[in-house]
Amino acid sequence: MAAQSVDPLLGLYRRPGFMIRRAHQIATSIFLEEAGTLGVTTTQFGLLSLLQHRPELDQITAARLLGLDRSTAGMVLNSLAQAGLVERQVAAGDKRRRTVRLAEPGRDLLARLQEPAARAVERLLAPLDAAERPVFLDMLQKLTDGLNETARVPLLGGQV
Amino acid sequence: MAAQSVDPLLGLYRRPGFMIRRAHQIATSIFLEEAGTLGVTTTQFGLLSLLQHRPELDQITAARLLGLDRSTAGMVLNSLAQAGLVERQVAAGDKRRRTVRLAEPGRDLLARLQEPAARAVERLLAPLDAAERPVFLDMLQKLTDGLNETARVPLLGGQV
DNA sequence: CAACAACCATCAGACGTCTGATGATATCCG
DNA sequence: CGGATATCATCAGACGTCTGATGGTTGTTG
Repeated sequence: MAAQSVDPLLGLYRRPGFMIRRAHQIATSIFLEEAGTLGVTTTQFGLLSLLQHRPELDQITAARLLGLDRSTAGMVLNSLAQAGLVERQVAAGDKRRRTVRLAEPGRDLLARLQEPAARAVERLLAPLDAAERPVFLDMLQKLTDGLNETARVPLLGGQV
Repeated sequence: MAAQSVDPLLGLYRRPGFMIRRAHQIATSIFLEEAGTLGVTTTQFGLLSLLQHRPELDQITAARLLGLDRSTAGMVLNSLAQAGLVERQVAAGDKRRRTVRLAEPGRDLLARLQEPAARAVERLLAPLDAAERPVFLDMLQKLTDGLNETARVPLLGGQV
């Protein structure tokens, strides 16, 4: 009979949480590589992309649309503002809110990020063949959608 | 004709990197919830589990087996040591290395974590039906394995 | 043997992430 | 109108994550 070389570590490696963490780690580093000298992180890219589709958001709404914490969104937007990529101002009529919108440099940067972002997606999905990709993405979406309410920071969804 | 309500945000939400980040966020929070008062994070759990299967590791090897950065592993192991869950000592014969192994409290904690960890996995995969789960996990593994060398911190694998 | 290269642990610095607290503002309702 | 409640932004603190730098140790090699 074959040498029973079942490595007990495989049980750990096969844990979904472990693999998801690993996939996340790889995905962010691929994006960082592709973005290269542009020096943009995945979170910053997400925020910039969001503002492209939803100009004039307050920070809280932006956070909820991306599934980010209020503090996290505030911190990242702060650094984006310091870099001149977004502009913030107190909302007219509600002094609690700070309205955020893309500044011109942010719009330019976003345009230059389209190619790298597409390459990052391509590299990330490279191990899966063409038939598997939509299946994988569907399952991933099913999983995240199904657990949306479970998360402390549920996604707001398409509506605003 | 149907109202063409294609939300441009869906392009963002459909990005694999976005969904993976979301899945990771949900997975860690589910684990945290299930671990409850035991106060253990996924990374800590990973290190403790690793030490169960591989007693007597140095920090660098432990890091490589989990795909962690040397600094990260050192920091987490430091907090585990302060909590009395692991013991560290300078390796005999090589003063550069610090040997790590499970302390008795760590072993106990790990035992008490088995149930919560199993529940966390169950909750995480709940949105997928029984037939989909192995498919999803296989694809996830295929993706992470295929990109292992790409990652700045490649997994060492089962050997060692 | 002595210089150099490789390796380990740790620290400093940066970013993302979350919770909980605080202060300012709005809104609701008695 | 005015106090209780909601909400927003921000700060403090904690953890994980990475890179790059530093110091100590080992091993190799001229």
